[in-house]
Amino acid sequence: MPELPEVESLRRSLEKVIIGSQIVRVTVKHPKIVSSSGTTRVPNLAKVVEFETDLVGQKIIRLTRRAKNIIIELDSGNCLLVHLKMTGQLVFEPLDNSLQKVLGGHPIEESESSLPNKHTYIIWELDNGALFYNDVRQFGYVLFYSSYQAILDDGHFGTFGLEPMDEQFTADFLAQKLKDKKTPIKTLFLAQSVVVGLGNIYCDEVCFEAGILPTRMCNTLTKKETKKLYESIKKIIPKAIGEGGSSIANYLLGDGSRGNYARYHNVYGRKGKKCFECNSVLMSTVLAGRTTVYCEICQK
DNA sequence: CGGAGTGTTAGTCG
DNA sequence: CCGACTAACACTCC
Repeated sequence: MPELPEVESLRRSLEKVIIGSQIVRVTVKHPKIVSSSGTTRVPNLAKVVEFETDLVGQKIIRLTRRAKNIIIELDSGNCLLVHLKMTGQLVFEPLDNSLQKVLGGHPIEESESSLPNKHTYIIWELDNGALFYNDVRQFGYVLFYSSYQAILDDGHFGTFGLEPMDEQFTADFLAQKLKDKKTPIKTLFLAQSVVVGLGNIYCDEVCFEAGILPTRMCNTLTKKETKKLYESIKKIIPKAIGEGGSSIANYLLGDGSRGNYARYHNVYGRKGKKCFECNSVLMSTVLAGRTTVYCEICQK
């Protein structure tokens, strides 16, 4: 899935076109997408009915983000919680050309010309266009909640750490959280439990920027090293958002254009290639089940 | 054609 | 409670 910068980029693009839009009709083509967020999802038809009926007539008033989730807030207070996981995609197609088409998340070629298509699982017909939830691997979900508070009560954000741009996220906070953890630093970042938003790409990029091996055990990191990791997160995340998020060349920006951040990748996807800094061959290993690329010279 | 690999994370197991 | 592993699924690339 898109990581935090890609999700935030999509949120910003969608915000420009669907705030104030009224929902005219909703169609759920795959019950499990709206049934729950678990891995083993039992299609729940009651949820589908709720999803298709309760939304009609409501206006979208706000789009927010928490970690890699997008929350669509409606005028009744009801909320939709969208998680794109690995291959989810949101597309807004306007009724007329006074508005821009918005396409973000996983690239699905068919969605650029044909909507709905075989990967479309939810359609919201709006008074100014249509919004589509598409998902190739169907890991993602869109959940209906009666209120924002209901999302919190459900514990959905319960295990999340701080947003990287939250002012409470400080070098001291990070150091405090890491000092007793007996797990590789990348594994900890991927868990989202201390700071949210870093996925496989940005973990590797942050570690390279900081000069720290992703395999380093958290409890062996010095104060200075922790500070470097912190500064790398604070540098890379906003820069990636500024570049439209898009982490890999064919990730799509909110407006459907290709992202720019990939050009800044130092290690992700570069296993066996030469380090831009020292020219040595980049190594790779597996951490938390994920391919991990690093430079054994530049990172200690 | 077979097998490996893919941007996530919930659930399970030790 | 922690940490490690796997499953959910479709598709692409060797």
